[in-house]
Amino acid sequence: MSVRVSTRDRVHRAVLELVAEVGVPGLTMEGVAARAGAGKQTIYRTWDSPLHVLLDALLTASQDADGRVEVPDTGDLATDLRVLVDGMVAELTDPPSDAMMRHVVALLPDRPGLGEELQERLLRPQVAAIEARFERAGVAESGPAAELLLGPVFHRWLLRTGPFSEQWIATHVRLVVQALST
Amino acid sequence: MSVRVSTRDRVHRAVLELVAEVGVPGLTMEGVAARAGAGKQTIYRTWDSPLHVLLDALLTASQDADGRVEVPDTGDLATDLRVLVDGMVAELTDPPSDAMMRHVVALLPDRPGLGEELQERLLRPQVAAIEARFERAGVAESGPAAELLLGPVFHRWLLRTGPFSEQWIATHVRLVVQALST
Amino acid sequence: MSVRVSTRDRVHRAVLELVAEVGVPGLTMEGVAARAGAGKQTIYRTWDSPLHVLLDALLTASQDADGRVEVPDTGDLATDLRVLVDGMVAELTDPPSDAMMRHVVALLPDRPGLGEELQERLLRPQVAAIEARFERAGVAESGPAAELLLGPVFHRWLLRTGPFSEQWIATHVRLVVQALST
Amino acid sequence: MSVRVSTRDRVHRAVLELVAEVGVPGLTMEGVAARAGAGKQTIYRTWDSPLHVLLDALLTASQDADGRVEVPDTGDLATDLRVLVDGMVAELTDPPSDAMMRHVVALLPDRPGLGEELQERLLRPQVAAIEARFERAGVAESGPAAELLLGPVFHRWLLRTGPFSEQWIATHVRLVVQALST
DNA sequence: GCTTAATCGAGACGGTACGTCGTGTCTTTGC
DNA sequence: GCAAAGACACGACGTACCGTCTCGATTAAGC
Repeated sequence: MSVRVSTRDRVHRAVLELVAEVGVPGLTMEGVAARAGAGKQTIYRTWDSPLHVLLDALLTASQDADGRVEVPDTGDLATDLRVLVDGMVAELTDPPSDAMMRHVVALLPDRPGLGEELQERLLRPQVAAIEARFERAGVAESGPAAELLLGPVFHRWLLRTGPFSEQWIATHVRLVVQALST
Repeated sequence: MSVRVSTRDRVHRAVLELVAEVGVPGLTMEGVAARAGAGKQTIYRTWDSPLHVLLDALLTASQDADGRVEVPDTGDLATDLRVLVDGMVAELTDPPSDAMMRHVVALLPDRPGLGEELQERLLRPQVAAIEARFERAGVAESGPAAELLLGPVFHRWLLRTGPFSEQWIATHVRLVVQALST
Repeated sequence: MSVRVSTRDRVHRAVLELVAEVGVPGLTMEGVAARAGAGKQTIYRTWDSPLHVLLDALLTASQDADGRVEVPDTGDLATDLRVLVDGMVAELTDPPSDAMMRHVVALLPDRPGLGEELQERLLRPQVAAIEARFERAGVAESGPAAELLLGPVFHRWLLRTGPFSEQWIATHVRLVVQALST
Repeated sequence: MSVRVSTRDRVHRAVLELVAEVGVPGLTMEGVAARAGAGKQTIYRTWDSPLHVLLDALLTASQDADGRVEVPDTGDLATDLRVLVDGMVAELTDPPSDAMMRHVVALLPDRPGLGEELQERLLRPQVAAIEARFERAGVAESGPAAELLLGPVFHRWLLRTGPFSEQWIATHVRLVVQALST
């Protein structure tokens, strides 16, 4: 990570432009280097693949952007969970993030370290906030609870079985709350 | 689909051997052709990409293998759902299917038709069986119910957040049944 | 040597143009391919290095051009030898041949086969003609005689110690004839 | 030439080691710098190319080694010439010198200054000694005479048409002496 | 003797070329 | 008469050097 700051920035800008133009499968180290006005070695010195470049760019952008995910607490669990689910849906459906995450999980079986980074830095904050809210509500096992809440969201995102409508989210959250309230 | 039967078979065999040796990203049209003892043109005539070849091979294999997914009915909903979830887990964790499905969903945003085929022919049978069992149990919305059951399974598979232990499945199924029983 | 004829020709044309523009050290496989409108693989399939391409181009050109080197016989040995030396000088001082031969001999220690081809196909005809003329003149050892005649020519060419003036050639030939006439 | 003495020495040592390992075409500025434990800039400050480094190293070595080439005078011209030819052959066939000289002459058309240095400092002493011996023998034109003697030697060296056997040298010297004795 | 400036090593950097592999199309060849 | 074999233009791969540059650390000189 010892590349000069300006170079890193140019590369990040380049990969974000390119992914919008050609998609993730169209990204190449050569293309990124050319667009960034950098030598190929400079790219290879820091990143392993176009996907790493994109991941880094998105992580950097998201770290710059969001302060921290706040845990809302209006008193009504369902309302708060809807807010948190909305946040996750926004992340999952942002086109470059969407495509990037799909390709990252495609490579999960092959590249051990890759998944950790993705999860830790992009998904964890949202999950942690959800778990925190469950705990505050007195739910015993916040882990499985969060899984029950997020699972169908990921399922719908991954397989595109239907849209993330207001209504669907509301129904789904209601079901989950129901499952835990007994 | 007009290639000679023996050629189709040789290609299927070839791609299954290759994916075990080099993984999905290592598959190439050239490699498949060579291994199958076929000309490249023969492969290109029928399939669009190595992923299509693999998908075709796996679909063919699975259609040959399983007659149809049966809907179990022991009287106990939880028990029957566990059986159905076990079936889906088996499909998701079979190494070549696992890798192939990850790569297929990675390309979902780019190639519209691809996802339908995957879903319709590999995933649907299991889902249909689950929905059928829910309906038999008098659950009103079997669709959302199936989503609630399968979502966390896919989540755990996709992100590898934990193993599919007996215990986890049992707990998860219990939670879902609970959510729907009120 | 199985490349299509038109491709061979385009490559030959390309390398001859390029060597005139950038010199032998400036030749690259990539450059030749680009100029010829060919893929790199096509070049690599047939030739090992830019020098081989150039050598091939020059050999082809020379074979097309000269029928055969004739052995002149005016009766006067000195006169005939001057004609033959003139021929060799012309070959040695043609700019692309000049540069190419220098680079080929530079690589002689490293690449065994290279020298044979050069000698056999570019230099041999002239040498053979010289030896033939010596034999016709009754000189016993035509080999050493040819060496005595050509050695100083190569020396002057290689080290550029002086020009190939009419006068120098005449003097040199006279000395050689003298050496053999006893 | 203002690099520190120890640095010069380390560079010379480095290039001589390297040329033995990888040959002249394998020499690189980067490699020389690394082997010498010097920065690239230090090398570039003093030399223009790996060939210049090698040339400098060989010249330095030869200047340290030989006092001066002596002109032998046993009374027998042929004997003395054989001694001088032996010296030149030794220089031409020393592997690093051999390779270096071939590559230097390859670049003669492109780099004007290069050849002078080579000739002046590596070849001249031998040539001068030969000319001196001819003059002492009363040969009128010592220049052409030396060319007649050395030409075939260079020819044989350059094109590797045969070995420098005792016998060949003896025969050749005899022929030359014959040519001049009339 | 202490600083101030030059010099060195190390190596990042934008490039070009390397030699290889795979793409998708097109041509030849042998069964 | 079709399918294998593979030539072909193309583009990306990942590596090696190029020649220039920017860094600190180390000297060596000037004060």
